[in-house]
Amino acid sequence: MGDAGPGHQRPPGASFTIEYLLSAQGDVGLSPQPPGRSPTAPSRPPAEPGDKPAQSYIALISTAILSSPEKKLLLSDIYQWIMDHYPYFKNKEKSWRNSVRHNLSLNECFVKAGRSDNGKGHFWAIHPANLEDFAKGDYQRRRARRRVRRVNVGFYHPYALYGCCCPWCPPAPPVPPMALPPAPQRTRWAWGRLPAPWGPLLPRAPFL
DNA sequence: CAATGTTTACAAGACT
DNA sequence: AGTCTTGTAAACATTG
Repeated sequence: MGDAGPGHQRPPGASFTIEYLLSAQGDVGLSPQPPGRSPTAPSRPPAEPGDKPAQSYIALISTAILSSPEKKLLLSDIYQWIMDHYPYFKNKEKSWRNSVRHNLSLNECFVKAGRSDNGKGHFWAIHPANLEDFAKGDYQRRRARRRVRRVNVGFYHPYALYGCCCPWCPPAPPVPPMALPPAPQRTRWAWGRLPAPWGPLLPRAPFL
């Protein structure tokens, strides 16, 4: 846990620097591959050119990122890459973009790698722990895990201030306990849906 | 306001 | 059968 190696000490800050990511990529002998079906993807009949690609969004996004020179892309670049390579999405409504954003946020395999020059959004990169597999076209489900549920760490700072909580990253420096800030003023939240640290830290039903 | 980012919910299918 | 992954939809926050 937290054993990412001395060369992979993630610098302080909420996002990964591209230098850090590239150094990690060098260690795994990254060799981006053209878009293709993941070995773990379910077998489907051969797709027509305009059909929806068999790859998952994780695969599409990863391939887009890995095909870029700096191994990082803006959200808009990811959109563009997908449309360029998969005409299916070109004339499609916007829902697939929602799915792309959803996947970027939800899956720990995607990390933010600095803000764009124009301040619009972040660069998105691939977590070093996933680079080797992704570069081989292996998007195993277990490696693309759902973001870890926020655990009850006591009344500390919200999750974000801990940095990455995954087992591959160096441990974040200790954060002193603090009192809970006031819960946000949102009328739509039911009690069980309050965000951390107000809601999810509290147990829901025992066997939900 | 639009784009971006986060989070929840749910259904369907794959996996164990 | 239960769990997990994936895709989709949606609500909402943040930012320029």
